[in-house]
Amino acid sequence: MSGINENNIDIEIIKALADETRLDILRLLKNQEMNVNEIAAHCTVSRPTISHHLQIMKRARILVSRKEGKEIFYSVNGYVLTSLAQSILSLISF
Amino acid sequence: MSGINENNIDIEIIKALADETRLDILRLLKNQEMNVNEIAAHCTVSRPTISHHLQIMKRARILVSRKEGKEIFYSVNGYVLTSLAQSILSLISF
DNA sequence: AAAATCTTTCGATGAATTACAAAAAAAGCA
DNA sequence: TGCTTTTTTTGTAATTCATCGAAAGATTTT
Repeated sequence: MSGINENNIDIEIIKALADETRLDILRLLKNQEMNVNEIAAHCTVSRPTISHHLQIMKRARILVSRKEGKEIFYSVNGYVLTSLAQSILSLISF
Repeated sequence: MSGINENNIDIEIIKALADETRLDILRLLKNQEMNVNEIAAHCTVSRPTISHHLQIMKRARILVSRKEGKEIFYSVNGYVLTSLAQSILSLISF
């Protein structure tokens, strides 16, 4: 049983996307990495709340982080989103 | 501003997918339409709960329904899922 | 009209989620 | 060593969500 039609939808990844604030963050990170402060400057919610959302997306592997001195830069893991898109398409009959 | 890169992710659709029971229902409906009773026979949750989940997915336009006598048959709207997959890919930088 | 069948709505409850302020942790700089 | 900056963790309040049994709505059959 390989290849076609596995439907491995990872519910943790979908749940991590099912929040407006987290989608906003993803849109911010589309073309550039940012740290929590930069992200918070563009959002309406508090810095701790942003940090919380970042952890959720990191745990779901939607984001990856890179530490540079005292700063932590976040960026999008395109592979995970590509796989998710595939899984969603696999819900449709051929 | 057309075509490329609109990122119209509809959060209602994502939220409608972010539940294990609803994903189970979608997998059941992949190749055949079913009514609530048939779906409930394959799930562990109660009929009213199934009905509730069906309404959520119908409101999000993931499902469509067809009434035949006293029965209502549900099936997957592939177009909505295809659009969602596109939107998810649009979160990735080119 | 009444009964039977299929389905949804109502009302309640427990669990999960989001959000903030305040405190704590981690790392570099004076 | 203290001081500042960046970030996360904690504690708490408010909201949202999934679930069930019971009741109600809708349609066909008798």
